[in-house]
Amino acid sequence: MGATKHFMYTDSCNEIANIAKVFAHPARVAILKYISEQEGCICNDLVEDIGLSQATISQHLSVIGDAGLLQGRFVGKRKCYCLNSDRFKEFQILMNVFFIKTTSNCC
Amino acid sequence: MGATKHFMYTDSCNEIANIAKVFAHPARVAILKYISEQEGCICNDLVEDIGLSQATISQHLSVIGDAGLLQGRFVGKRKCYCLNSDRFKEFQILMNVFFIKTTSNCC
DNA sequence: TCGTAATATCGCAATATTACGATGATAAGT
DNA sequence: ACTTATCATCGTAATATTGCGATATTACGA
Repeated sequence: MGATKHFMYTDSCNEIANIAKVFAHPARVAILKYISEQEGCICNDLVEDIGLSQATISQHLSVIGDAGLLQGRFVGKRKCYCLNSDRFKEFQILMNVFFIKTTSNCC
Repeated sequence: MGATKHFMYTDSCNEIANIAKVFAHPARVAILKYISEQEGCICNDLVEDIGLSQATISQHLSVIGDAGLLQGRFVGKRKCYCLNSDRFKEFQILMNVFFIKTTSNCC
């Protein structure tokens, strides 16, 4: 009891839920915003900018990364993160398809 | 420890996270899909269609409702649910604004 | 080589979410 | 009045998420 029963849902529903989970924490939204606004790369500036511990930021980054939304590459001892914009667009399209399909109204 | 520190983030980040949370569970995505596909109203058909208990479905409905996404009205002993499409559009716009703003690429 | 900076990971505590049975409330039909 | 149907809520167990300190790991510069 207590665990989401993924097998009960269509792939489409599970996929949208997984995408949404990335955005479902304000720290991750803030990270994505920061990365995109800097245009260039970033590293541990996020720790200073956002104010969470380094361990926590790193954890959020890996959640975002697991969803395929980040590209990261080491430049010396620093790691440069940026958006995987192709994947980002896939996300956008999936969400929009869902939004467009849902337009009922009866009450 | 362990609780999301909402005060650390901008209103915008918190708002997007709150919206995303509605979609971050496949049952809620399935519910929204079902309601919109039926075009008309529904009630406890969701319990049969999705296969979760009535208590659980009701709980998910209230999460969706708290976000302002549902309109419900009792017709006798049955409750008719449908989408609040204005609010739904607001959601869509907020997500899209976020998506559009994030277009960096450096790696 | 040694110390330091940057990042990732482990382990744990605190909190949140998910799911369900039981119970309550309301309305319809008998 | 009694039963049944429909939905909400309460209480609770199971599980997941969040956050951080401590500890690796790797790369750089002195």
